[in-house]
Amino acid sequence: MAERGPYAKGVAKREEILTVALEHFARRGYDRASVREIARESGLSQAGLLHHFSSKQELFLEVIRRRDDRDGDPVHHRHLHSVDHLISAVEHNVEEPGLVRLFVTMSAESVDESSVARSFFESRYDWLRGELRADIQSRQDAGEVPAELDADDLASLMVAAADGLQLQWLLQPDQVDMPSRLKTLWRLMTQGDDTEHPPA
Amino acid sequence: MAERGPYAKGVAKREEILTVALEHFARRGYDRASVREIARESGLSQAGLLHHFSSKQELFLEVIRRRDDRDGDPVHHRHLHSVDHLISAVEHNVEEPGLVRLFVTMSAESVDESSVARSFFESRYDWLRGELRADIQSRQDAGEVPAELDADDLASLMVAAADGLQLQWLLQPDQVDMPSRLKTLWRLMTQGDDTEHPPA
DNA sequence: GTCTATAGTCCGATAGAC
DNA sequence: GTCTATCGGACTATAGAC
Repeated sequence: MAERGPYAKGVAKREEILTVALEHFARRGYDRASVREIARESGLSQAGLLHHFSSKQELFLEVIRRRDDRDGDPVHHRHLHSVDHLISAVEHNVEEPGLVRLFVTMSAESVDESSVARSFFESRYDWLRGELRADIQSRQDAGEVPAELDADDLASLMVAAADGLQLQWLLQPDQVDMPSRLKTLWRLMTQGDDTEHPPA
Repeated sequence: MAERGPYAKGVAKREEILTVALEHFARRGYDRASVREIARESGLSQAGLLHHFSSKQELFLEVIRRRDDRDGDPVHHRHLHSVDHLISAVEHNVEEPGLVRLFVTMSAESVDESSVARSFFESRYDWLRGELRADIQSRQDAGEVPAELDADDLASLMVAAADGLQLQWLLQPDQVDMPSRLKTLWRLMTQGDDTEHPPA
């Protein structure tokens, strides 16, 4: 169904361009990445590429929206709690250094108010912290997480640690086991109380 | 002593350029920052600036070396433990958004192997994690931090959280209290055991 | 020590042929 | 749908006058 009709070729080319573009934006950031280069590597001229995406900015936003975990495979994620979701996303990221680079690079560029990525990342962090806070609060109600801790603080810290670990991992992959360290943090937050333990 | 002789003017101009350049690199990242703009704002032509720093890269490295916390004011930091040092640095950073932006922007750009900042940040993270790990280990010996936790993990997590909080804070300053959240993390690591508390 | 002028390069976008 | 050609603009760095 998806591949019939006069647009099949155009759709396939679009996909190819997006794949190549992801790599380039990840490796170089928005500004250093060049439409000419992306086009060349996709087997097109620059003008040929801009037939599919009318501007560099549009191409970039398409790349980043597509890979946003908010619309990741629902089969894998829908029924997971958010903290579990975050941890499994980080586990998955170990296999996708290009994607990690894209998010590290572009989130940093988004601190410039005029960055193309600014509003994307602002709303992404709102959403992420919100999801995690709600999950953590329900775990506090369930007694899994100490009630005296602030759920906003914990949510923000989980996101911050995940981001910071990505950076350390990209710089020195052999020295930084992201998922294991993030799990250590989560264990601190649950105070290891997910299993019985006697008072000291 | 420092301001005498034929070089006084040159030295003062250098300082002015470095201050302006810090702002620009912080606001725009390495590539988007323009030597022309930095020169203009320093009251110089582009060529005039390049009399003081022979290339953009040399200017940048000078900026970033100068503001590296490794050679921060020794009077303030020398006798602090490293974890305390990190927390007080983050407290200080709230007053210096430009500096925070510089480090967030440039650390992200450094994941590109060809980045001019690459080796700077690789060695910086080695150093930072090493300092923290040593401090945490000695606190484990002193019973402040549970011995069964991995000091490498904790050190890496403290750095990661500090970095990630900086990013969240830059995007939404009003929603993210960096020092308070980092202290919350440290409290988790000491399991709140630095003061007496009754069993539940 | 600072200037003007310019060389040389790369970029994004558009016009228009096929 | 893809191309070639080109425009207009940014940038770094250098040459050379003052």
